[in-house]
Amino acid sequence: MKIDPTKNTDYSAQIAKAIRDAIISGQLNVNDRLPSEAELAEQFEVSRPTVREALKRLAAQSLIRTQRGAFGGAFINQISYEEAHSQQITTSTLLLSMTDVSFDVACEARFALERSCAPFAAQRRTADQLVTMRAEIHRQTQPGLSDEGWCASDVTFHRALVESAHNVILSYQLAGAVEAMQPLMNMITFTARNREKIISLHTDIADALEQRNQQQIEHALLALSDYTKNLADNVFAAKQKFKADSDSQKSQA
Amino acid sequence: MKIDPTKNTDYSAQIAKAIRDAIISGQLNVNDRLPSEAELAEQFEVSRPTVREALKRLAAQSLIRTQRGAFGGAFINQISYEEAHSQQITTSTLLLSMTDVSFDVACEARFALERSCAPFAAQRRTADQLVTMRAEIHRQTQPGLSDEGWCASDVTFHRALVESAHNVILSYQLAGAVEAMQPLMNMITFTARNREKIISLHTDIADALEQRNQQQIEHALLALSDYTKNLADNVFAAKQKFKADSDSQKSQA
DNA sequence: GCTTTTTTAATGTCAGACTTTTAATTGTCT
DNA sequence: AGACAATTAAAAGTCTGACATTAAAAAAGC
Repeated sequence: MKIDPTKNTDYSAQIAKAIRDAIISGQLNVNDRLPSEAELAEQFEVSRPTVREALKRLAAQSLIRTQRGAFGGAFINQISYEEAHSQQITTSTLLLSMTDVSFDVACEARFALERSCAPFAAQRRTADQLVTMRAEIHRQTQPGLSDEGWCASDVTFHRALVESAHNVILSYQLAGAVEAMQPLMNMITFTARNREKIISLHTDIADALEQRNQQQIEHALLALSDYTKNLADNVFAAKQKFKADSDSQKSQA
Repeated sequence: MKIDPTKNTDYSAQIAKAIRDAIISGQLNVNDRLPSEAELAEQFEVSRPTVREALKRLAAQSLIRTQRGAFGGAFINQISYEEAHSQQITTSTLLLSMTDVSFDVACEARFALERSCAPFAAQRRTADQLVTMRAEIHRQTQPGLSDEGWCASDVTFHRALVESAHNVILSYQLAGAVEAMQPLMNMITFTARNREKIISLHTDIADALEQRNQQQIEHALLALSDYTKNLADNVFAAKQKFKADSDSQKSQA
């Protein structure tokens, strides 16, 4: 592993890349210990702070963990579902908040992804998931439920649906996608807050799952998707109208 | 923004978290400039190297970009699809390579996710995507095609299918999931290399897409999924047998 | 043999200097 | 006045060397 002084990127970035590649390609295995910072500095012919910056980059991606003290050092980290998951959510959330993606597109994607678990959910759902979903539906009917509580319940409900497919990879990917879009979704359901309709759609989903009816699950999800899109359209139309009104007021002044 | 000296985590990690939270919560906007490293060091009451380690952590997540020179500094980065995408792939790939997930589960998830674009693909596919897919199928029939070439072509083919849904969010999520699983998939198709069958299944997919037949797309994808799972079972059975043989040899020695 | 102390090897942090890059400013010439 | 060149300053990037803190291993003491 060497670095190229002629390249115009940081040494620390190059070193991080070299180590990252070694990890991904399997040259370094889980729980292997990297050489000490001083040794790495010697190997790469840079100073220790530079090596440290490289290691921090890797730590930020959960690729390594460090331990102080004698026989400590940097170790290749076995990334957990939780870590991977939270990273996915961070990047996806950021991407969504920063790029100008239309709500319709996001909504469509969200429910399309969720629908992909329908065949397995119908086959493999257990009582656990149904209990969770029914409980969340019940919570959603409580009149005193705050907006935050509603959203949390919504997430739990949909997560239970995804979990009922009993496929860890699917759960991981879907939970990440769904959670990342939650802020966008909340923006809509907060303003419109037509809870009864959503609860009835949730009930349809739970019923379909209970009956192990794949088509019906997909159908109910589609209905929820359409309803959400519709809500959004109304919200945006209202905003547009409000904007137009205040604009005309301005031009009168 | 302050840091807590009593906490047992690094200062650099705490500082990174503080800034990251400020970005995610929207206190800092895209293209805003952070204070200079020296100023941050003063604000957080730590040294410049410590601040730098924090900034490198953020840079590793593409949250900031840095620019040298006068009026340079660290700026909040507008994360692009490409960056987000490559990060997703890195973490997912790592997760898959490190955790003991059965091939069946991964395979099922991969094709289930891909299937979720079927309804939109059927509606919205354009000539572009069909041309790409046909071209890749043709490339796959070439007898001289290397294993690497085959895999690259496979990725391009499936990416075109996903793109035909014309939904950026779906593309982003699916491409990430599909690409992350590619190494696992390659492991199988490399060993078994029954190319004719896969080509015929690819042709089925392209045909169904051309006819805008959603059901048929889903059906063809399911067939590909089943075939791949089958291949994998055979490969693993062969490995098992090989292992058993060599074990019995060992016990004889 | 068990507990306590010491040693040691590592990361974490700091201070201060120097180098390089880059943009704004100033100066000069046409 | 406008175009080009030299200067300057601010910032990241890098290095050196030191000290603090941790934690495991080794040694000492009982």
